[in-house]
Amino acid sequence: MNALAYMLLSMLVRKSYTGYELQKLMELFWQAKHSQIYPLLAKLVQEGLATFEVVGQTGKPDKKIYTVTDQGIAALQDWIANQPPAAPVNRDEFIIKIYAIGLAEPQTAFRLFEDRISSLTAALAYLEEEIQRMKEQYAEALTELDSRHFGRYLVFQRQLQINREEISWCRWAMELFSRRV
Amino acid sequence: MNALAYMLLSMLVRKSYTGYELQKLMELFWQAKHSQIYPLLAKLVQEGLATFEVVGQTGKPDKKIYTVTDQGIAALQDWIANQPPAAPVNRDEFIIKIYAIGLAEPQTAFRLFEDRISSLTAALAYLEEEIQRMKEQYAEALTELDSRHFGRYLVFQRQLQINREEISWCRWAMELFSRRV
DNA sequence: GTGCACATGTAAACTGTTACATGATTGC
DNA sequence: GCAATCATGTAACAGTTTACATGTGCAC
Repeated sequence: MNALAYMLLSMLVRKSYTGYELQKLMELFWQAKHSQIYPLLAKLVQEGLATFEVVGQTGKPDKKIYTVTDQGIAALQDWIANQPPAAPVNRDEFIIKIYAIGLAEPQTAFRLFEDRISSLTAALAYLEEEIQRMKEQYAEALTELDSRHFGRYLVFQRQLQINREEISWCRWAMELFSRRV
Repeated sequence: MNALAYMLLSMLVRKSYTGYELQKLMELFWQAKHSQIYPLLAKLVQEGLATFEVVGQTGKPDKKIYTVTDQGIAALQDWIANQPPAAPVNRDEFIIKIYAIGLAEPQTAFRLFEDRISSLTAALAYLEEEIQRMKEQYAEALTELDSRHFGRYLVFQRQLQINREEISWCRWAMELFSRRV
């Protein structure tokens, strides 16, 4: 069982999903291709940590809706409590480019920051929307430690604040050098 | 040439380093083990993007100090300007655990946040120290777009702000549930 | 005398990406 | 017509981690 497997189980605790949906919903927090997710889901079923139900569809391929089992929840709880989390891995090519920005033309630097701001802004819109939805749907229950939605709310709030911070950093950086071009 | 290769070249632009030093210095921005770095440095030399000089030491193993070549700088400039940066990859087991925190005991949750705060605080101290050093050493030259230190300064400032933001998020989250335990 | 910092390297195992494969529906 | 969305899966390849390998000096 690797970290991705626990990510999948974590998402299935809140709600049952297809592999396809899991990929989309994880994207902001853990990036994985479907070619990695589908075989892993099969393995979770094989190990008794999840089950699935086939739902036939007309005009679309059949889908498999996965549900976490009690054993899956127990495995997840054990991992959360007893395995110290591995150091975070951040791999962001944009950061490398900024690190060496002294070698680039001013317009290249500008374009890099502009593109970054636009992808951060898109993510921000999604995060704000989802947080709003959570608040409406779950109200005070959201901030209860044992709520099935509390963790997701925390993680979304964190990402929201980090993205806002990075946007303001982009603007600060752009101003720093726009005064010198 | 992969992203790690460009990361190595980026660092060598500012100063010549050994593989051992490169790993330590990259750690906050791009995580790689020495087993990945050493063979890649050899490959950079083979392709003419870097050179190295062996320095014998007494009581310690000999070291190889790598220097980027003009060709290496050109390759890096081309990559920065012409290859759109890949989407960032973030893989953080702590986030998975927080996502599913509703399944954990309160003291498990507390411990997770405390450990997170302490590693963020340690990183923060290092970032503040380095930024202070940069300001003292390079003064105004730091914020000039073509300075060899500007990019590093930007990247350190970004990480500083993100870490501060995450620490305050941790405290906010801990307060949210400490009132309910 | 035990563990850590310095310093480099290879091999095996695991994780993750790209490409191949299929097929209907909807919007531009 | 062409691309995108839905939906799953496998195979080959690239990237990353863990383990094996070596050796001195220094601090506790």
